[in-house]
Amino acid sequence: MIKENKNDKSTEQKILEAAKQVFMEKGIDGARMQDIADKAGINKALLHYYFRSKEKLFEMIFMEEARKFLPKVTSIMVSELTLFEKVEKFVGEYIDTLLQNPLLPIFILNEINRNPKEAIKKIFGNQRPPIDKVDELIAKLVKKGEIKPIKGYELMVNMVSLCIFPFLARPMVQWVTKTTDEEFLKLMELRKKTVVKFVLDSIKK
Amino acid sequence: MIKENKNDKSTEQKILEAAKQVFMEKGIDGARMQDIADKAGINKALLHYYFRSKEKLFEMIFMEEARKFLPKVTSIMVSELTLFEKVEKFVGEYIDTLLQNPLLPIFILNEINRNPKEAIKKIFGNQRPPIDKVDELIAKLVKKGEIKPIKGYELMVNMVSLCIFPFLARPMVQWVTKTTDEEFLKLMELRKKTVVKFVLDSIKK
DNA sequence: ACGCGGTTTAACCATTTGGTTAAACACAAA
DNA sequence: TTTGTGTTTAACCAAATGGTTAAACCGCGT
Repeated sequence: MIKENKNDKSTEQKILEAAKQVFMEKGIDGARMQDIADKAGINKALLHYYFRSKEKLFEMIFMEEARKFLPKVTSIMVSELTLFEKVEKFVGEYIDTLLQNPLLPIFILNEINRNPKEAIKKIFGNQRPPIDKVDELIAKLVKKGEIKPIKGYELMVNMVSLCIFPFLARPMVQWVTKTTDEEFLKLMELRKKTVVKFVLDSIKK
Repeated sequence: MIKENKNDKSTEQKILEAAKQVFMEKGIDGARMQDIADKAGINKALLHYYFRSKEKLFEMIFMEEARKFLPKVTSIMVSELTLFEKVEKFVGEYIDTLLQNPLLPIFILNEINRNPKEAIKKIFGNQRPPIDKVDELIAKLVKKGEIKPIKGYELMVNMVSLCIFPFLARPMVQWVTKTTDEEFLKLMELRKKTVVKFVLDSIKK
């Protein structure tokens, strides 16, 4: 039988959590297996007993995090909501995700930079986001005179940019705005509304 | 006397260029001194003859690049232009800078993440961008009924986000939009206009 | 009591890597 | 010619690091 655990968390779980932290903070090249073992409260031998190599361990973590990075774009964009509602839902859910995973963006973008082909495959599978659908949706609303024309991909890129960037540049943003960690998070909380407003004000006619 | 050069570029220059490339692509942890020496067309001994350590070399490169990262925000924002002109100039010049230094954002953000205090000092000196001035400027225009209210820092963050993010996520953007390198650069060229429009449409009344 | 899988200890290994050193060389200026 | 600086060659070093191994330990279920 599998020895479930004498402690609260299983060892595997402790390792994964430690690895996630270390990889997110230092990147794969800066991370040390010893640090991960320490943070997990075990030793290097056991660490390798669970995950044969650094690469494999990183792989696991990346797979786990990759899914979070791509929000339910597709499901939201293909839903029956109006465009305005979609923007609101998209931004809200995305910033919520980032509030719970502040280091996710730099982690993912670094891996995309290091290993674009593989990383992108892991994030998207082989399904490109449905920008055509977005284009169609926009076209309709333009015809109805409700919004100004804008390319679908551009609307998407802009939304994502506005959501993610502050987290990427967090230390800079905090320095410029003289905010504490707590205040920064509050700002991002507010930002859920202001970004939606910013985007909608921009495209509304 | 200093032996100026038998070749076209001085050895120091060749090293700096090689180091820049390697550090930008691999990050400080992923970079190998040997790679830098190879790319510069010299050997490791000479590399260390010029720059005592990896840290020192990285320092040099970072200093050089840090200045580019912060566009002439201050000078533009304090200038006599109208807000609209400022936005246009800011975005235009920033994207131009990025077109010539596509890896600059990920390079700088990684260092900010690794070493926030020092990195920020090197980028900003001790001068925070004049967001107060921006707030004042906005307040005036709001009173005149020309624009909707928005916090100065938020306008700035939004502009910077929209400019930088596509370069950070370049492989993703290219995959989603099915564009070649050349086409991507053209998109960014166009983006100079569309971002300005996006921002101005958002704040104009 | 036994056996087995998780776990520790601790030594060990091979490789990579940043960095050093010393000798020889090339070449231009003095 | 001499001298000094830039440059190469090539060996070398020490530390860090990913990874392995073997022995012993511990606790649980049978």
